[in-house]
Amino acid sequence: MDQNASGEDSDNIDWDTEDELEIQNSFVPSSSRLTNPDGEASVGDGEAISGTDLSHSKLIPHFVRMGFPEELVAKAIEENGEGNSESILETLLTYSALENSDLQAIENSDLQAIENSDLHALENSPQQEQPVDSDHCSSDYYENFMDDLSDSDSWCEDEESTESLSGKGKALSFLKNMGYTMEEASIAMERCGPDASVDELTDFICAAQMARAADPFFPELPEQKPKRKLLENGTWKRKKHRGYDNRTMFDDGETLRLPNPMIGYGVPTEVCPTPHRILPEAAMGPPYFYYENVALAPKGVWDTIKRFLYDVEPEFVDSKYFCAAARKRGYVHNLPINNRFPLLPLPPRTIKEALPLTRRWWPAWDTRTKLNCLQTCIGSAKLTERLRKALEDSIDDEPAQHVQKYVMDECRKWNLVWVGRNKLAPLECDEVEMLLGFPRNHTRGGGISRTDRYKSLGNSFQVDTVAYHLSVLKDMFPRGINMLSLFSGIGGAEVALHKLGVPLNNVVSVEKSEVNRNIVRGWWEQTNQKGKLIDFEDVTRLDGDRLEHIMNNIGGFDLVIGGSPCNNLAGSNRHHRDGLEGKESSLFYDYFRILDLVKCIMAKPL
DNA sequence: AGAAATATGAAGCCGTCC
DNA sequence: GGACGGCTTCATATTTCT
Repeated sequence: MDQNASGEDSDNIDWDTEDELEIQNSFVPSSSRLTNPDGEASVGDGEAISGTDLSHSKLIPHFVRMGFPEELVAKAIEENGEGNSESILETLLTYSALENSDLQAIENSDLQAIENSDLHALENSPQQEQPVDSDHCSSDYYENFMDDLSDSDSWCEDEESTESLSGKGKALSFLKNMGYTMEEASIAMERCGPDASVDELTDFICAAQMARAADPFFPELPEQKPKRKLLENGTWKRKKHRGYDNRTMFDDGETLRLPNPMIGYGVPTEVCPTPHRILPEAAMGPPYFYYENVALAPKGVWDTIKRFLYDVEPEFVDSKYFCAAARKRGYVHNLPINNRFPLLPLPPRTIKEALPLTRRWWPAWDTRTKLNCLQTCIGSAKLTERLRKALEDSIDDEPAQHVQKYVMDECRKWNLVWVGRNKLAPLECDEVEMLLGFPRNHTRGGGISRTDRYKSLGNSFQVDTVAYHLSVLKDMFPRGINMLSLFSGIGGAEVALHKLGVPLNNVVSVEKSEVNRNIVRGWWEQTNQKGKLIDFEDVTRLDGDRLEHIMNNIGGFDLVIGGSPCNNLAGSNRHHRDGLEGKESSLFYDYFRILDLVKCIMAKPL
């Protein structure tokens, strides 16, 4: 597969040999969802329907399922003929663009209310009159319950915004009245702490119920380090390498294995078999979701993540197949995996191509072609000074073996590059930006310190890798998407979609760090985004009421994306590698909670 | 006070060898 | 199979500097 970096415009990329429009079984476009309640959504990988295969009788329902009115579809078919579904689609999109201008005006006024942190304005909007359906989703249950318990709180970080249950007995009583067992309630309180709100407690119980439903052996709300014991059990040990498989593999049907090579369902630069997978029914959207975290997490972590995220196999990919730096990550998503395409031009994939100025000083005995994972900290000046002295002490041109070994160990550990004779240095911020696929100076200025730039970048997506996975959205959502971006960081998902040419209609971004929010906001304005960016600080305070308010106003989410904190999973953490129950990494459960809420809300009949 | 600099291993994978 | 060694890892705590 020859991917020359000749094309500048991603619109022109065509990975298909046939030039026919391939229409995935797609979700109902968000903007038309409100007017088309019975649009059945399904995610069918490899189930692309070729335009030429559609008979006339199938054409109409096909486009109707995409959210277009039947009359318009019939008219468009009449104008373009049955054989050219691409022209039909274009005609339909033109019609819809004209029709939607009024709706957009209404949506924008409500979005302004959200941005102004004014819930009351939202509550008075007509969309709020929709009846709340009470199905069997426990999330809905507690949302309705909350309506009776507390007033709607404001969007900002208000100390009193979330009901806090003071007395333990009071909380237990509440939860018992909600239908939970005393055991569930007390475990949740122990786990969530004495100051936990009803939201947090019910979220935790809901998550635990989901996990137990999926796995009868799910431990009863594990203690601090539940998996360590399992590791000592021989049955958890891994078998010998079984050779390459493009899917994640299991050992004894228990522990997830990492693929070797780590290319997931395929990468643009490697020849790999045509991927195929069948998603569990519970994973099918809407919305599409995309979750990311470090691949090399403590044992058992990915099994738990998989169980919560509807039993979808994680896709493990190393970004070294996309750029000059390694980044081993796991992605759990329900996106189609056929007909992906990469951002062009393809980034340089060797150190010397990415950093050509280092080529002159690079000794032959440093055989690295790829950098290791870009992390949040850089090597110190003291270290590079020690290395320089060790190198200069060498009498010959070529340093002694033990010196080479010492230097190379430090180079690999700290991602040092050659910037002069015997001179090694850590990467500059803008070099990290480039390697990760961000625009130059993306994290520069606006009051951010150099230390924080490294930290924010080290915690980010590799844009090209994520864009490759998200590229399938481009044809499905030509009019753009509504996105819920959790743990947005410096906006890796937003940048990836923008580079792909997927219009961002409404982006709800949740990010704790103020400097990161400022970076995304700045990027949003500099790139002249036409849509709305709504940002929030605390993911734990994003509850069902708030989500429903937003979704009613923007028409639901097409994509829920996010990589939850890896602090307690990453191997670099020498102090608190506590696993998924760690202080920061347990926010994964909020990703699941919110995704599940969005699924529930979108599944409601309107 | 905030930014910058610095020191601080272990978990767990993989390949090799016997 | 298992012992062994090589290798990699979205970081934290503390001290020093400005």
